[in-house]
Amino acid sequence: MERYIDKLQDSSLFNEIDKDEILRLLNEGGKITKYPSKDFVIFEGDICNKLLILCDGKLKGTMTNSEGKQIIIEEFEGIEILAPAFLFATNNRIPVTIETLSECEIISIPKNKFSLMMNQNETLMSNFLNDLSNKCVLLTEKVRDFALKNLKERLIYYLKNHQDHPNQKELADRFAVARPSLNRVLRELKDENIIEVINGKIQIK
Amino acid sequence: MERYIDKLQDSSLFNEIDKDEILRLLNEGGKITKYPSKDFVIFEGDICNKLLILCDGKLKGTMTNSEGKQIIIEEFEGIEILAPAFLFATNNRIPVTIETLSECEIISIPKNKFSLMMNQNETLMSNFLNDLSNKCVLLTEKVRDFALKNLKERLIYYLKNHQDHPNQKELADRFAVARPSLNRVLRELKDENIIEVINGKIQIK
DNA sequence: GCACAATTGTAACATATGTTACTCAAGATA
DNA sequence: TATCTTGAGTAACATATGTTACAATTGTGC
Repeated sequence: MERYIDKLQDSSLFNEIDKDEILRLLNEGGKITKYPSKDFVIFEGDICNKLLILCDGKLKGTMTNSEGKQIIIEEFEGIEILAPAFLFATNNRIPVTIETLSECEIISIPKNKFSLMMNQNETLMSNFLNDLSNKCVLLTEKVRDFALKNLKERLIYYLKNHQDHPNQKELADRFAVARPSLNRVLRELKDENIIEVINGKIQIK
Repeated sequence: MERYIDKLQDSSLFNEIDKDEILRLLNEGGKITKYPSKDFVIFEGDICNKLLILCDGKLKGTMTNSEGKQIIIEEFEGIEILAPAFLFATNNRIPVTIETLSECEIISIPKNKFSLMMNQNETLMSNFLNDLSNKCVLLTEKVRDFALKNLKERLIYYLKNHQDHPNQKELADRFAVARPSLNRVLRELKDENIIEVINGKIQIK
């Protein structure tokens, strides 16, 4: 874990905590695991009894319904807590599947150990509270997007905030729409001169 | 505030805390305010710097887009924390409007005072963490509902979990659809013999 | 350069939901 | 009782998105 100490100290969870203290806390109960690419870290329905901290690699979180329709609900990269919401919830079944997009290293800390850590370190507690709150804000915005915006509006908003984007199939999954539907809206935006597509890369004007 | 002490002790936030301790904590920084019916407690865009605890009455939280399309995102009744997510978030603008449906009494506690309270009382902290986590779980389910289910599925799920329901206009707002659309789906469910409507009350079979 | 796979573009038609406008029934009120 | 208001039911048409199938383009390995 020493290897990631610089990145950890920069992260929102360990922000403002001494390196020595971070290592002391992590060595008390943390364990690091390596996952290959295209592997599953969490399956929808798993019980959440560990805090998971992504140290390296890239992950995506998806939800799927019975007919196979899918939404990519989040992507993780850099130091991030995976599913912070479910550790301390009354119903701690995780409703999301988390899957590696590259080789990943993940620290896991049992719930009770992490509770002790937070009791020992006020900053850690307040950082975790901040992370969890931010997740809530993000989810509230997502509900607003899906409930009140159409695909074109969601797409424009996304493109304004993301220089880089995945291919159209993956992009469609983020919006939980069919690929041809996404493509049609892209065409409309091109016709309306709101975007231009150069070498497959979508640029908003 | 003494008046609500029994209800407060039963609530998820003050659960397992002595009555004396609850009163001591609240008297340190809490203030109770009475709101008339049909009044606004929070406007979308307000900065959140106080914890608000509903003691009595009924509230609804809504979000609206620029064209006036609206979603009722939550209803509050009994002892509940309003918008726990925004107090400790980095972006603490509340994206929801909260409006009284009846006369209400609400305790407000400034953010810094509430932080102190949580530092003084571990149970309070852990209860708050639990509340916040539960809110996250709820929001995740809402995203799933809007992204992956159609109106008929959302409606059936809702009716299974709610004996009582508001009128069709309000119901439509919960699902962020137009009233005639809701009515059409209700008719389909009647035709499919999945529900029956007796004196305006919808019963699922 | 060729064969193959993956991505993108697109058309035709199907379904879900929105919009508007009207009718009808039930209660409230003068 | 007559009128008014509110909620519910509904029809006709508009729009957004889904489904399927295929063609065009680009990337990749040999």
